[in-house]
Amino acid sequence: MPHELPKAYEPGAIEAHWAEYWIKEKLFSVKTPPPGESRPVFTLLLPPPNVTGRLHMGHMLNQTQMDVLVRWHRMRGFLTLWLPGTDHAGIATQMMVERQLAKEGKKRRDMGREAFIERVWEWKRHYGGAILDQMKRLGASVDWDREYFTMDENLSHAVRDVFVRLYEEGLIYRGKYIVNWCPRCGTAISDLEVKHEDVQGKLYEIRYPVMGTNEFITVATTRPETMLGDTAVAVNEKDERYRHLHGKKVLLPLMNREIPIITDELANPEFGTGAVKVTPAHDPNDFQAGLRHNLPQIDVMDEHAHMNQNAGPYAGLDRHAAREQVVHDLRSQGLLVAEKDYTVPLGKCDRCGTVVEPRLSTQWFVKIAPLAKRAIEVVEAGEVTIIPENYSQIYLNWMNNIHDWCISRQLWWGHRIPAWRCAGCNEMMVAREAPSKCTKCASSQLEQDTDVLDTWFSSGLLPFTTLGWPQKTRDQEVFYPTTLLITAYEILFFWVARMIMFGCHFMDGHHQDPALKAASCWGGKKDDSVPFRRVYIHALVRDAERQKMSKTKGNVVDPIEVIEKYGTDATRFTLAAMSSPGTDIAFNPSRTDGYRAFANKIWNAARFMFMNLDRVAPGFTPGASGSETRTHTGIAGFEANSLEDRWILSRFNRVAQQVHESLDAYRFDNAATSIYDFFWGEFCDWYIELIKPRLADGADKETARIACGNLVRLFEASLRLLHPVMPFITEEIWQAIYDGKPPLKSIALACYPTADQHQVDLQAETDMAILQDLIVSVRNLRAELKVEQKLRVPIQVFAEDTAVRALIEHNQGAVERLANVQSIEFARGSLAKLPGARHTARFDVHVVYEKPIDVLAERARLAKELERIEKEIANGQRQLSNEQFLAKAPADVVEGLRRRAKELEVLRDKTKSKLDQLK
RNA sequence: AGGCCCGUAGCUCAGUUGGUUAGAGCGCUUCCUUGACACGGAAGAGGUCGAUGGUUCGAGUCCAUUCGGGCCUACCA
Repeated sequence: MPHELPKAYEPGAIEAHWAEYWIKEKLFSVKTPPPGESRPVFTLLLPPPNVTGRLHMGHMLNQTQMDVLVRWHRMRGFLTLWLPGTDHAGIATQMMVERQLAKEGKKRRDMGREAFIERVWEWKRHYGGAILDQMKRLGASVDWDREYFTMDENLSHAVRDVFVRLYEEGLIYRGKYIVNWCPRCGTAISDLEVKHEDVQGKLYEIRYPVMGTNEFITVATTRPETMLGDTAVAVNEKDERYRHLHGKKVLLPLMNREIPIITDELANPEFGTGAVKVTPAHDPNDFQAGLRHNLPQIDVMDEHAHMNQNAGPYAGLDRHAAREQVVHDLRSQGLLVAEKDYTVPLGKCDRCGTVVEPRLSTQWFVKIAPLAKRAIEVVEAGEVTIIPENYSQIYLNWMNNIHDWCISRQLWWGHRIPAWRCAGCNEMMVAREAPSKCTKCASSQLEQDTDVLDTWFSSGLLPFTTLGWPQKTRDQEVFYPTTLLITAYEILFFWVARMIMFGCHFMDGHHQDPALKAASCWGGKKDDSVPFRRVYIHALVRDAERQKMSKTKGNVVDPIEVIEKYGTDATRFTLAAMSSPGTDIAFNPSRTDGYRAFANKIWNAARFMFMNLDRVAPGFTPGASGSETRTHTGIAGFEANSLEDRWILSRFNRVAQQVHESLDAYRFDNAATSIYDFFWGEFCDWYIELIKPRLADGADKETARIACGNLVRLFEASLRLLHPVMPFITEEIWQAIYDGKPPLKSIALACYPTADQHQVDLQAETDMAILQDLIVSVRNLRAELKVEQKLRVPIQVFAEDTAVRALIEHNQGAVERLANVQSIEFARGSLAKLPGARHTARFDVHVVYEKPIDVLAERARLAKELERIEKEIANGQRQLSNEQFLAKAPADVVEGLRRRAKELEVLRDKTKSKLDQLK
């Protein structure tokens, strides 16, 4: 049956089909292997996208890299598990649903907690799968049977368990502290969820009258409205200016409250006036100072950052209005000394951009130091490797300065904190399941804490909770620690650090199945509690102008649009090819356009192959890619008879080696470009052209059959080599090669090509390079002599080396065809001086064509060439006559330079004589 | 305040431990619709590697200084 491929490559049609096929056939589902499994294991946890999210370029890059590595490992025979899932994204999801409710004129509080949560679930069922659906379109080869959601019952159960354990170990505590508070979201947020931004503000200097004197003490502040909550003024003990005021009191303006002047290191004599107002309820430093001096904490704002009754006449104003009013009042009372321009670092809520308010409130915290200690050790000891390496320094730096983590959120959507308060005696009980009565007073009037946990608290547990923890499971023995985590720099602290802390803590004492650990080459690792062996931090995807993509700037590139325009394979290839370490990716669709052309090239090469296959060797299929041949290297069954056969086989094996080394080092860019250069620049541009005569109509049947067999085998192996990067087009053509009867369900299950050293043939590569050089020289001369494209011209060739001459003789037909040459005459002496001739160190070639050459242009070209040659000769001579160089440089470098020097001399003589000739 | 990254062809980027002639894609110029492919083929032009100094037999690569661009971390009002 003839193979029919449409003339032009249409990614849309084939991609949707195979994406669906892979899922339907459950090709990437992994059952828990029984004891005795001996394959190496590769486990990867998908960084769970938000249920609220849409796929963006960062995901696309991340998923491309993961899928490349996952498919690569799977094809290499690893037991490969890629675990997908989504994150409930507490604040973000709640915001989405509240916004939706607002359109219906409803409010969360009016609905009540239960009804609201039900509504969120409904929303989640409806929209929550967006990114995962998009992932399916990308061909991400995840195990869909193991898909998780952070609010699933089993994962929620694990979260409660973790909370209780940490509480019982004294690593979770509850207390009243200053936290970052978002007045819009109405919840506490962690340090990491605050984005700092330098904003042009004012530094206000305010006079406070010192009681019992006529003096004033002037304090400086950027937030005058908080003075309403001042409970002291601090000066530095060593500051002579204020020594006489120690122990005195000031009358707080506007509030007429007597507050003490205290001495505290909080006051820096170098800054402002050296005196600082102390507002323990509204500033973290002041809070600490307040504790040191036993100061009252007067909270002057409510949860929406409106002034409350403690703010006296200002009650009811929002914080911005209150500032204006306070400043106005101070000014009119003559107490405002100065307003200086000042750059203030303003903290904003990462989620909604509202200015964060440091707020005194009762929250739950994780005592982080003991957890951080282990997390630092495992990275320092290399139990977890962070790639690129400089990120581990950033990680350690952060870890060493870490603060306790506020984990409670005043939200409804999320894992509710498993703590109950007794209405009778106020006793706080933390338990896995709701207690029926108070452990202290036996009252049954118990209320569960209304707060939920930070979303990252649950995602930090995923490496083990997705594998069945807190049960001890076979899955954990096999798949934990996961092999690799690929993620964005932004969540190094949010997520990566927390997974390491939790993993080390809760999986302490865990051991991976020793046989599998050894098979996976992790035998040297001592610690199996870590959540992953390696972390690869990927680059940031920016727009073509290197701007960070953001919705507000409107420069967001939608990957789905790119995919629809150029195809998934081309988009994946772009991202892989641009994934070089250390640099962000400036995503430019023109690049993707180029890789779509690459896909088209592959497509048309396939059409060429099928055209010949159907004619020359109908029914032929390469039998060597099935699981039965997993161990073969190189290309099985390839009959390397001619130079081009030996050459391409050698090149293929070397490229396979390069790709292996590149992927092994996370050099997706090198892997992608190696394949690109091989397939287009060598396979299509040269090999296919060279074998055409053997396949042609009049050719010997047996020769044609062998050539065709080689072509198909080579093509099939190349598809396998490319498959991890371009899964769709490779699957389509691979399936077509087997004409509906493939040895495996998918190319994704075939084995990945590995290099066979016996198929590497350096002599063939050298010979081929000479031949290519000759052909390019002739083409070049033709262009210069303006020989009509179609006209076949005779050439003369001189080669001093008989081996070179023999090489050209043996491949005369190839030269004639590819350079459009009528005949080749072998000259007995140098042709270099002739007009219309070119020379290299190995041969001279002359195109016999009567049209005179452009003498001036030719002279200019030769002069330039001569200059370059002489410069290089001078360079080489300087080095070769330098004894230091001869003594210190490695032998192969010296040898190479000597060989080159000889060549250069030949070249110089030829070029010089020709130049003289043209005078 | 501290730390990190980048500066190579018009554009976007490679260039692994210093070693022979600094590469690719896109764009550009000229020619060609030849039976796989114009999303193609052939040939070509284009770079004193941000600047200065140093180490070295040898520097795009290492060191120092400097200029320009970006990012992150930080409780100094």
